[in-house]
Amino acid sequence: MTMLETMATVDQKKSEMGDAVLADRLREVGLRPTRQRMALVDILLSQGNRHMTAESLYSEATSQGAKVSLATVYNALHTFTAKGLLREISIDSTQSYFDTNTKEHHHFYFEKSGKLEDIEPNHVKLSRVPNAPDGMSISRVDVVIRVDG
Amino acid sequence: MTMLETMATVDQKKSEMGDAVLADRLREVGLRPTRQRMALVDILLSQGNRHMTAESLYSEATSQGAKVSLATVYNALHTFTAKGLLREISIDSTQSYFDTNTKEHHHFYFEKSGKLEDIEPNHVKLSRVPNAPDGMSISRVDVVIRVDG
DNA sequence: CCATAAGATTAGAATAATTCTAGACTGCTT
DNA sequence: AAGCAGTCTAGAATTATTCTAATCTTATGG
Repeated sequence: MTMLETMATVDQKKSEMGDAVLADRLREVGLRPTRQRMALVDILLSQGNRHMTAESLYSEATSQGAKVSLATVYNALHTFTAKGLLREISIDSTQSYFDTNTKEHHHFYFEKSGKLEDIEPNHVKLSRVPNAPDGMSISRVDVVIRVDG
Repeated sequence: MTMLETMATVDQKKSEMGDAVLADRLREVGLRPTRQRMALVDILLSQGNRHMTAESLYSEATSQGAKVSLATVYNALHTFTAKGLLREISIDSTQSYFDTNTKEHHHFYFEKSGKLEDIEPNHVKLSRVPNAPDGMSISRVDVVIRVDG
């Protein structure tokens, strides 16, 4: 084993939140804290609010040494979303984005770069919202402000 | 040729707007009024506001006798959008929707059926909108109200 | 502790929407 | 009528995502 290989193996970033906290977060929503979920949830929840795609999460995870398959990343993103740990955003019909901020808020979408940015909740106000038709109810209101260069 | 085949061949709906009007609409934006564009633009613009996908436009066109390929439908949807005849809406990461209403307005999205419905412009009011960052400008503000059953 | 079952992971195949390619065709100008 | 730029098209290619079925792991109960 070369020096570089040794370092790469050892260089797995330790969670800033503490593994116990992350494991509990998973157990709270009824999910087993497996090795790969821990790695993913650490990336997703140990830093500020983020907007990730399956690809971006997968490459970040593998590049810091986690051994996880792309299929698992998709599985995890969907189960985390179902359990309320993430929120899915449809902005670009070519890719799904997942937002680690599950509180009510809105977005800037930079058309050129494809990046998303949170808008402070108090910077957007909807003073008038229609009622949902007949027996239906509003599950969510999304405001996307598209900006170009 | 059977009676049914004859009827199907003859049964090509004539434009409610008049072909000349549609052809001019295309010429105005710098597009040649070809046979297939005429058929598509007729479906898109001769009725009220609609929300179409490539598939739905393709099947409507072919079912009323127009001879168009799916590739052409995609081409047309994109060029029409670029020329301002349509507006693309990203709501569902699995499919793109194209809206024949290019005026400022917003949408209900029915999660169960995948259908879109316009919201009267005066039924939504944004009383507060943030400024675009630095040298950027806002190109569009989209409000999507998701409703379930 | 260890067997075990329910829950997870995975490689690779499969699917679905969309885009690309390159050759054939057609509307418009001269 | 001829020619060219602009269009159309079948089919291959691409991309994101989902599925499959076999292999592992985690939490549990004895």
